[in-house]
Amino acid sequence: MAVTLRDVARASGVHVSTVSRALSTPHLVRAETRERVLAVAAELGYRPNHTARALTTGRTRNLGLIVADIANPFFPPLIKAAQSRARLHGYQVFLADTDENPRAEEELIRTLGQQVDGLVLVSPRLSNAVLSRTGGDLPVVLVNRRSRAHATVLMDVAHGATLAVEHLAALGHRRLAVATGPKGSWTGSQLRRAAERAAAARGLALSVLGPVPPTEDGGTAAAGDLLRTGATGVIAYNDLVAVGLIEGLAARGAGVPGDVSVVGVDDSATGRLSRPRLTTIAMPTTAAGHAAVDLLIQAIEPPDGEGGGTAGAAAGGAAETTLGTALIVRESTAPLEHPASRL
Amino acid sequence: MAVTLRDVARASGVHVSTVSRALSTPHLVRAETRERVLAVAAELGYRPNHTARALTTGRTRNLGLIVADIANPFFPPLIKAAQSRARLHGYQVFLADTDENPRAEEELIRTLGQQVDGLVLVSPRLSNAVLSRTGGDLPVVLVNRRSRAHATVLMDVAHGATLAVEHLAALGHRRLAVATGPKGSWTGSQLRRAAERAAAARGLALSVLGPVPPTEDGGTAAAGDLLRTGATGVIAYNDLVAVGLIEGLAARGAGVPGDVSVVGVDDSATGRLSRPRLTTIAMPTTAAGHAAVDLLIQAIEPPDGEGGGTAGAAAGGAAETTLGTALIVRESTAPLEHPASRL
DNA sequence: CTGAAAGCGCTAACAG
DNA sequence: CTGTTAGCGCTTTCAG
Repeated sequence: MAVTLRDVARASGVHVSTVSRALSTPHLVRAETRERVLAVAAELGYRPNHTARALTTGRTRNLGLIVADIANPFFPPLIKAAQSRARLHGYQVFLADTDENPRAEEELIRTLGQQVDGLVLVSPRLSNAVLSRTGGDLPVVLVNRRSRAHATVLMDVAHGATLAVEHLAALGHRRLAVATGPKGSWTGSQLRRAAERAAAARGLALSVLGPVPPTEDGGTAAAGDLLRTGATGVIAYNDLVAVGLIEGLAARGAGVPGDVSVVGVDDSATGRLSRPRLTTIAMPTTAAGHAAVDLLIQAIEPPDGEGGGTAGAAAGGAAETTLGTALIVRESTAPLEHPASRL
Repeated sequence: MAVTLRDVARASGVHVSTVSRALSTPHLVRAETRERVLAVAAELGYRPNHTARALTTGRTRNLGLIVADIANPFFPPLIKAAQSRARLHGYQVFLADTDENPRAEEELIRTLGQQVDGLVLVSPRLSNAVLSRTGGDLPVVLVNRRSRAHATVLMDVAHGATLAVEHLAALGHRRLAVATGPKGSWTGSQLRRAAERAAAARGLALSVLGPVPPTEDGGTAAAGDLLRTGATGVIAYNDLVAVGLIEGLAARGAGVPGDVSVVGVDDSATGRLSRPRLTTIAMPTTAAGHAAVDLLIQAIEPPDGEGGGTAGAAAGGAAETTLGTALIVRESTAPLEHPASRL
């Protein structure tokens, strides 16, 4: 069996509680005693039992991070950022993947929720109503979802969408399309709305495609619909969809950017590696990972003189951070060719 | 506060232990009582406290999965497979990322190890010696690492490498190279050895490059070295390195597959999406994820009439499963052009 | 500064 | 079949 506090206590001739203090609150123990205890603990190879500690303190020093799909290149940078930031504060991150399934998401919030001090939900697919019901009283930070009940980190995809429409307009495109993502995606609706507004402001036509599954296959399957709209410029829900779209267009004899200009969202590794190189709206994923963890830890460890308020919610409502986006122009967008030269 | 067993007991007029039984071992409780208790529990919204349960039983129903780098497209399919398989058995998977850092790996094995019933280590970078010292008595399954101490799932990359050399030889290439991966990678050394053997058997020259960081940048940086060897065919440690190599070669004016043929390893999404489409050794990642979890759960829950043996180790040594690989020929390999036409 | 005692929420013998 | 009794390993009052 593993060595416990009692073993250390026995071996160093003090009481268990003294050992506990020497380990957890060293300043409450006389230097001499402390050093002896620590030495014995080290010698015996004592490792505190995480579960027991969690049971008494109610804290786990774990954070949960729930994402829709780890295979989606949008997530890894955010995950890594969250992990490194958490480690900095002495927290361990538990990652879980919902497979884009709201039911799995709900289940995970419950299961994971019990073993962590707080949860970061990235691009949740659950409705706000279900979210707040499911969360219990656990501190929760939402990424790319607005909610009054929880602290929130938003990426300003609307601004990116506006830039994309302007870019396409400047290239001479008059008929645009936007491929929206899965139901429940805040990013998707932001994207659509901003694109609609920007297109309307410039008198451009805008067709809405979707909901499209946020994968390459989803994009490929949507290529037919896209061509039917007659759009020559399209903004895809994310880079994966954009790449799939390009594939699907090629299969139908339409070239990118020759016949259709395609803009992705994310600036993911996939978009950088695919050919033609993808023009895309860069999302601040790393910054978001950092911000989300900072916010969460703030909620978990009240900054000091906090009243007895609800977890994380400051007086004026939950914190909300909005991070900027940018348009990265690469090779998948080009000036509209003369109508005559199409097909 | 959350509702506990005692609350349910009180409200249903039975003892705590009866409630516990009704929940955990229903067949030990009279139907009537059970139903009443269950009804009350449901009504009160009782949720068992995971931590407390773990403390008494010593089991968490959690599995740990440690990978080198979630951003590497090799891992996601394996992770997803492991997760779905685990869920099937009522286990939850905790995923952690070592960032290719052996120290972080060691730390994670310890931290994560305390909160799970078993660990799957995918492509560990730690030496076997350190691994077995660090693991404690926790059931551990290794993927792509051979060890007498632990159950193991291997991918037959050596076979794939042989096929790749044959393929390159058939295309007329006489000078080959292999880019090996990070130190401590079992896959990398298998790849190198098999390539050396296959090349020698056919009288082909083979240069060894590396260690190369297992990323796109690593590949790009290695392009110069590759050209210096004069090889016209190369097998890269993985798809990421292959893609980077292609990039780096292009920057130096060498075309793929015109001047150099490149073979990757993994058959990852990245390799499928990059252009030219990558010829690659397909790794059985999904199967490996399933197999690893199956093996692990077997070690955690002894199949019944198991003696009092060490965790997971059957009489004749630890289990070892080897999964097959295949060569997928796409566009990054082509017949050797006449020397005159090069450069 | 240190020891004693209580208890976190649950399971697991052991009686009845 | 159900109640009683002990803890799991740790932290945390409360005394002294």
